[in-house]
Amino acid sequence: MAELKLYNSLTRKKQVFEPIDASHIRIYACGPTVYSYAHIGNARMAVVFDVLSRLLRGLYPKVTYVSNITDIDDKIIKAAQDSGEKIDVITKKYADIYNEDMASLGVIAPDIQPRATAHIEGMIDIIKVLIEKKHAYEADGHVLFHVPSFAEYGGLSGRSRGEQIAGARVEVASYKRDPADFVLWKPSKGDKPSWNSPWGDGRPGWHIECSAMAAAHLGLPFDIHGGGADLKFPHHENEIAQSCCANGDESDLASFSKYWVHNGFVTVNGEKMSKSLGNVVLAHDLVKDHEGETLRMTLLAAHYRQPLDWTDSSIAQSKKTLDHLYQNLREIADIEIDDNTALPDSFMDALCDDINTPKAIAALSELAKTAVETRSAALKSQLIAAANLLGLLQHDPDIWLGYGVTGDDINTDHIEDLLHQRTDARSNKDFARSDEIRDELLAMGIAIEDTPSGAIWKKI
RNA sequence: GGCGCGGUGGCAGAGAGGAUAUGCAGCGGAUUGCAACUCCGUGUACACCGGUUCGAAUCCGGUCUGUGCCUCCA
Repeated sequence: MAELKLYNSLTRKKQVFEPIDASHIRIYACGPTVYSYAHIGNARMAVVFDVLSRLLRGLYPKVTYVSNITDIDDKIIKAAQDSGEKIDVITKKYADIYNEDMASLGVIAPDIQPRATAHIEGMIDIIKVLIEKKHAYEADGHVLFHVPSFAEYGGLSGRSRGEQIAGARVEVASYKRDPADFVLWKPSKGDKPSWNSPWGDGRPGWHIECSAMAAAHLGLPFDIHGGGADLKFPHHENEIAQSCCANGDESDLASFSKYWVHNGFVTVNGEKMSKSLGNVVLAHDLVKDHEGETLRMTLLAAHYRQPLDWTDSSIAQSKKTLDHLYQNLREIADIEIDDNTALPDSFMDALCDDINTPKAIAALSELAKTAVETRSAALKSQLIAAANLLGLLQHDPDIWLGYGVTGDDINTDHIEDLLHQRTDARSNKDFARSDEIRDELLAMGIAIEDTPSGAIWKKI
């Protein structure tokens, strides 16, 4: 079995993955806050951790992958106020759309997708423990985590307390004992959603949500915690603080999650996606215009820790690469495969080397080429098995490439008729007519290929 | 200011002391009536300057440059 190595953000080193319990791997990844459509950055996270969980399933007997939905948050409250819709309507709508869009990208739903609002009690319990242990205090209706109470604070992001304060650009609320203290619980006034708590009606801070959901579904410590690189600070740092102080070992940052995996950012045409630049690319829009598999390929074409620049040409290039793989597959369509084939070493070695998907895709290309060359059932089986793990090549090659497709806008009889006319023209060496028909078909979006067994057509 | 991550051939993008990455595009060829599809062949690539080494894109130091985070953020 290939040895899995992961870059652990906590130790800042690539390490051999040594599970806490090899009979059951437990992984958590921070999911979206559902106040709007997911953008391509959310999609990258979903696809990256989907691949990681698929890989883990290939290596270990049991994997539990938890990825949450944050359904209570200031941004959601604002979205509700702006739109006039109820909060639970908004969160259900966008959570559903998120799951549909991710499914389009070939993302297998997490084993458990907890909602923050269903874990308020768990959050309150953690906060109680933190107060008992003097890691948190109540002030002005808020409960705050007291950062100086946790000596190891900053270990994930590599920031000392002084550095954080020096860099802080937000006004410090007067009720904070220390500028770095962060909110665990805050009062909810008026029509804002609230829950009963020992500190009055209120709602949880963002960071406590993930601590509670991860603990509830995975137990502590668990193997891998993931998310986007920007979550490292403060979100993940604060999760560690809460969880280690409440239920873990205060002197061991790994007593919450042993490994931390962070995916890099997506930029759009070289710029950071932001609302102010108006360049936010939504997964929901992309899946309307492109095959989900093409988008998935584009997201996997760069190593997950590297920045990924999203452009039209990067999508087009992925489409071409996939087309070629499908062409290869089409040529060996008649070969029966063995569904129980072991994954090829070149491919697994790449994936096990810190999820090196570009290298794994290169292995896929080479495998496809060799499979066509040798017409080997074993190699084709390996190719399919490898592609399945990445969630690629899931379509019928003929359909993907448009051969003989039917549809409302395609008049098959008319096409076949023109094709016969062209064949006749060609046999009479009337190439002018032959080319005329080809152009006519092309104008209809139909391309012709002449094969030894006659002309065939495909939709382009 | 602090903490990070990069700078690889036309483009995308791996590699991390000594091999051909891979894909797309381009060019040449095979095939074709011509194409398309496919196949074969084809690349002065490693920001710059020093250093270490028998040997550096890969290690060390410096310079330039891009970019992210610093309590909204995947």
